[in-house]
Amino acid sequence: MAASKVRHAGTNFMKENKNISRREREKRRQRRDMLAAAIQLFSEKGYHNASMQEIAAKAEFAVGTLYKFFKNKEDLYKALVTEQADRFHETLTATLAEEVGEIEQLRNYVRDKGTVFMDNVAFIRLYFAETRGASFNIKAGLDSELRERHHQLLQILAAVFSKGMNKGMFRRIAEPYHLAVALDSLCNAFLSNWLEGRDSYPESPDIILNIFFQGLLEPTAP
Amino acid sequence: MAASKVRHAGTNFMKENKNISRREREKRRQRRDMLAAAIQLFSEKGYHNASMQEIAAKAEFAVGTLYKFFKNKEDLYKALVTEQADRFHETLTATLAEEVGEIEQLRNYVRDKGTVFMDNVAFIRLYFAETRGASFNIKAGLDSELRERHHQLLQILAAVFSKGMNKGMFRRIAEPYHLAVALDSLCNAFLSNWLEGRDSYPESPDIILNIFFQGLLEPTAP
DNA sequence: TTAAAATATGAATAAGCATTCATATTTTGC
DNA sequence: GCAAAATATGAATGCTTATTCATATTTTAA
Repeated sequence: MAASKVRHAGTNFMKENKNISRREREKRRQRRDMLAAAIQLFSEKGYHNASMQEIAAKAEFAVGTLYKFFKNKEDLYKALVTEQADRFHETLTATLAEEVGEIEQLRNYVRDKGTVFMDNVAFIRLYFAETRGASFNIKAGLDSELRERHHQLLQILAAVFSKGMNKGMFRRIAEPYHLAVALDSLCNAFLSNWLEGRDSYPESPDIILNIFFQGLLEPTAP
Repeated sequence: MAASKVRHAGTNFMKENKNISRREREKRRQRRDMLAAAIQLFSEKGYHNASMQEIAAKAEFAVGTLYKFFKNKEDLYKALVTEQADRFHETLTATLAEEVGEIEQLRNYVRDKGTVFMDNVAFIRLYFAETRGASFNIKAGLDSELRERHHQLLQILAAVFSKGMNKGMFRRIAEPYHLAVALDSLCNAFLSNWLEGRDSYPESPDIILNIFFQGLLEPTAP
């Protein structure tokens, strides 16, 4: 075909310009497809019960091809969890970066955490397992890496509480970091409830925030 | 031995009287030892990476003996998790059964949940994995059973909130069940923090309860 | 068009591990 | 003490599955 030479020239041109060649795009698509198949099977059947052959079949590749992209099963799993968690943390970090006042920031955090979770149900089980559950040795170091990232997010959240306190907007009822832990865990609890089909995740973040904001105890004396 | 007949007679006598024979006691000890070895290995290495041979070795029995006590690996795992969770829920149910006033009940719940967890660190990882994590198919039905039991405990906790509200002691800032979910998840979050070595679990339950009781927001106008 | 290079394939290999069962050891009842 | 009966043992079996690699297919570049 006459076009082939042209196409090739184009390819080189694009590479040099930090764009992506056709082949590169194809590779990424393949990788995406593999990860998509893997996330489904892992979250359905767990790490050990999902075989490489199954994953390959579901992604419509041969096993050998899987190994062209991922050194081994653990590597595949790590890539999966890490990339998803990244998207996760990026989203929520961006949410907290908006300077819209502390109360609004908290409201947005609760809302967006809900949204991200709902949009990635398949991944959530893995995520819970990784961040809270028995880390199960698969992947030495993976979970401490994830925990660390989670910790960083909580620190950003803690800063919001801290700032609100300095402004005299929030009372110092606990350490800012503890409040961050608390708010985040409230979201998790409600999301977990929602996952079990026990309840729906609150439409409005205020239902969760009220627990923080209102205080439970009836004021006793004026 | 002259004693043997006597012993045997005694055995029958005891059986009839719902007491335990020597052999029975021995059996239970063996079972306990097996479960103890299993819990260590499972919580260290996870279900799939702990082999029956290893468990047997650690408990100082032959594999075959393990199979005299448990139908198969899954059965062993189920027994383990179920029995531990039972102790768990019995303890906390008992705690909430004491009629010492709603505030004190909540305080006791937070305290005892902390204690029980600290005393069973090895099990906690499994527990978290079972109650929150990817249920991972091992043991179909196990996790829904555990979730159900957890749900029941939360309902008892919810009743405490409900009662406190009726007495005008608590404000109705959220559904009682939601408050139960929230308080329980706060405990989990702090315990999980403690597990990671990030922080110690609060000596006094009040640190956790304050988050509920005080309310974060500074009152704006009188 | 064509041959060399790159890539994809999946059958074959090897290792791990749950489970069984023929045999050895211990306990029981006399 | 002794021989059934009960119990414990761990080597052998069979199955699953991660990983490899010789071969087939596709792409590249002339």
